[in-house]
Amino acid sequence: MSSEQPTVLLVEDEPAQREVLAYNLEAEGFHVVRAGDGEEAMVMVDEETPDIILLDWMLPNVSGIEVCRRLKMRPETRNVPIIMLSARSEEVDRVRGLETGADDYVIKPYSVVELMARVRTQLRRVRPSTVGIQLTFEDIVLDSETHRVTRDGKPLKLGPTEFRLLATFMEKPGRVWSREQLLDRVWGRDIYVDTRTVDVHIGRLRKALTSHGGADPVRTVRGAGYALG
Amino acid sequence: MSSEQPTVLLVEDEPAQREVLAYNLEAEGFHVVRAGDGEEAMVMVDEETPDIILLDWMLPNVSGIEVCRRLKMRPETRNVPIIMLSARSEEVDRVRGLETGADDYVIKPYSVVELMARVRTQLRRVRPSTVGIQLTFEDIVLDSETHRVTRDGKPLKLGPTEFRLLATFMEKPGRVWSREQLLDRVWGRDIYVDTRTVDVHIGRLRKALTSHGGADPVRTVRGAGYALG
DNA sequence: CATTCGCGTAACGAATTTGTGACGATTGCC
DNA sequence: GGCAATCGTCACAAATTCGTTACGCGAATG
Repeated sequence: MSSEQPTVLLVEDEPAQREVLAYNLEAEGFHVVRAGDGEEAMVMVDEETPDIILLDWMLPNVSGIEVCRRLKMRPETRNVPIIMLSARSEEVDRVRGLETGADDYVIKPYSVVELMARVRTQLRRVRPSTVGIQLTFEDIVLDSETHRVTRDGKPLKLGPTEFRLLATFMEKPGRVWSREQLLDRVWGRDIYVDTRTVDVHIGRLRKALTSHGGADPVRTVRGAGYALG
Repeated sequence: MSSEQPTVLLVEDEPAQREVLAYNLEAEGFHVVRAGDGEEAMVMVDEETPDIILLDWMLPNVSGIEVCRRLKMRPETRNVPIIMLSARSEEVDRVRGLETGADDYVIKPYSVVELMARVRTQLRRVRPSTVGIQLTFEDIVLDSETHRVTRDGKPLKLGPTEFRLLATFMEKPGRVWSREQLLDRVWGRDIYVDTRTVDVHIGRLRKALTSHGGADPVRTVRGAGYALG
């Protein structure tokens, strides 16, 4: 984590979604500035000079796609990364979103871990020093850019879900995550999955982590959840 | 104040709304204390020392706005965040609500998710930081994030119930908790368990705390309950 | 089109935790 | 010192919680 706090402009008209996202972003150490529509967004860009913008596709007044277009036309805001958010039903065309200049494109519902990873990826493009690429815990190294994990130098084979699970753990080694929290972060927000599914994936993660020997670094906290170390 | 399970005082006269909200708050891991009117609210503030207050605007006896004003005048309750809830028709003036000292203001009908996010935001404002919440009493250290407890540096092995019990004690060292209050807080609201069960778990907690030597820090208050120190 | 891969669920056994009743010890009060 | 109420502790059965395996399904891959 950097000592500086990158500013994220979050443009989303639905208060519920906005607040949830803001909560997660702040938990990740970002400074969050909110905007409820496109007009407000344009004002906040000038007032707050955000490092990155999360932009909902559908917005009152000025649509997200229009905001994006305008910002990418102005020299002073051209280099600010924009990640477009879109509901599945609005999945009209990803191509058009990127054509207007958006740097990335995420379809709801998204996994928080994934979105955070994308935010960091975009930020790294602009402010290389402020965002860490690799997470380390003991002899485990996780590279969020290449999606590779090694233990004691030897590469591990993880499925996508196990990867996100491990990434979540490694963000805060020692912290205990409840099954519900993990479902929220690793799987996605409004997804219906049995909490016991977490157990199975924890098992798979453990198997992968110990496949080349070494102690099991995943700690079970009875009645509470799981943690790394 | 509390760190393991923040206490929310929910002041709402409409039972249906109150219970729905309480259900959601409890699902989020909060401990909920209910009040049906302003008078009751003032009493509960002193008895339960909540970490945050959700306050309906319109209330019998003493109105929400008046409760807010009074609480913000008293030094010992000034820093407790208050979120005002108001029906759309009562949307008289948001300004006046914030003027009386409320920290946030939500208009019904609200999204539960949004309200939860705001509750967390307010709580984070008051809590020192989002990381490493440790409680300390003498040589006992309890970390609610990692769920680890040590005494004199040596790790202790506690069951889930003993952990919650100790966390409750350590939130307010010296405070005497009745068996009923402990059942409420540690076990849960609508649970039918003999009050003597508390005794057994106190015993188990004592055994764990003294397993590596050291004096028993749990004090029995005959006829009243238990306390730490 | 065939195959592989990853995912979610159910199920079963193992391990831990929990609540209760019983009984002895302690306390406060007269 | 007696006596009743309250508390501490023990053992044990019941209930929860967790780890693991097997399996069907759908999507991605070749």
